[in-house]
Amino acid sequence: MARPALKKSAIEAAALSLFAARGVPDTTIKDIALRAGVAEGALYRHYPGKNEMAVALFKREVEKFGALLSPLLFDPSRSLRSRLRSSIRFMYRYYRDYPVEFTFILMTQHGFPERQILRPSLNPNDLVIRFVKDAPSERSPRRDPVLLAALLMGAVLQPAVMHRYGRLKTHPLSLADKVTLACERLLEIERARA
Amino acid sequence: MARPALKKSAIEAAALSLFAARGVPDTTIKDIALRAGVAEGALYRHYPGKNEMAVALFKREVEKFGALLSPLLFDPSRSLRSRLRSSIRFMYRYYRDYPVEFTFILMTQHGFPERQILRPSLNPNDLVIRFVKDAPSERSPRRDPVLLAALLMGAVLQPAVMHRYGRLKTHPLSLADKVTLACERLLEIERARA
DNA sequence: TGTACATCAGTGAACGCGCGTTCACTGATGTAC
DNA sequence: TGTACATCAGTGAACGCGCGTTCACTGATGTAC
Repeated sequence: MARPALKKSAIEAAALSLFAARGVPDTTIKDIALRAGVAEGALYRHYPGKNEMAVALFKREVEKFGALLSPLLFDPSRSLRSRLRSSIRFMYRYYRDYPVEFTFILMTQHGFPERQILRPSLNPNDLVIRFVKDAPSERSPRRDPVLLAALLMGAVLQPAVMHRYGRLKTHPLSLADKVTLACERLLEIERARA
Repeated sequence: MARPALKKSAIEAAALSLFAARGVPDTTIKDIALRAGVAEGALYRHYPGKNEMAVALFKREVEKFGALLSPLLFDPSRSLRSRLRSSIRFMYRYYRDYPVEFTFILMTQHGFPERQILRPSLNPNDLVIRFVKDAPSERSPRRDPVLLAALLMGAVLQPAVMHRYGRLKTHPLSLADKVTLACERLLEIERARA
């Protein structure tokens, strides 16, 4: 190797924050280079193009998130309730500590074909579906685990979205116990009906 | 008036469907004109530009949706449960019957500053918050109505999102009763804790 | 009713800006010997 | 250790394509009288 890639992470960090704030199509190479303190051509030493970089960052960030979430959801030594609770706390802590990364994941969710890009074992959607499938139910197996996963995901993520847009004033992390309670009640639905 | 605006609605319909499918930034004037069967300049007879048209369509579509949702949420002659149920059924029916409009609303939610664009009396987020505030609770008033509204919105919308991306195979409309049950349980949270 | 005129939705070629990308070049670092 | 060379991250000017927008024009419709 001739030279260490000193600017690569600066470029990635700049791109990530701009993508999170404005979305990929409204972010220009010029913006990224300016924020990273780098020439416009530098990006092409590391990625074939802007979109390829966006996809790579999406994959990296979501899989990083999934890799941290997975052991919390599936720790065999802990109860369902305990795993649920710490998973939710983890997500909101992540939102607090890495708002750029979290927002980027949230926003680009609609922009990329996640299932083609992400390994299922690290894709949060797949992880939650698996969690729900494993979760004990009076009916076994559950009627529609994907629906239940959607209810959980929606209930957990929407407060973060609403906080992000200034509607919810309290930080979700302070509300994690309430959300956990809500999710427990959702998990009970089929049991209650059985 | 010299001539009726024959092509205006064709332009709007073409724009709406392309915006819903690809997002506003990835849709070109050329695409819109082509699909509408119209010259590229025609758009500028009705809107000052592409972005202004996108904002106008967003406002029109979300407020149309809100205008239909509002009387369902607040019909004084019906119980909370009944209003919740028909509101959820309405949303999923809208998703089934107007998938383009519904998807456009969902996708551009993150792209526009809704609170500056929409009248609160027709903004679905505001409507649901008001619904939650009005809903009876053992604690009156509720501790955090916005959180509860977020939980409800997330739980209702996420199944539609998951259906749209092919994860949830069953159409949400068939699952409306289950989702209603889930939302009722969410509404009970504070009561259960009190 | 007929005629002259005004209006304006729609056309489509042209424009020019901004964008992503290219490329010849630099020079610091790593390697060979 | 010193010297010659190879590598490649980073530069920044240049390019050219595609985009949103403009504009002179058309012609159908509505209005005035």
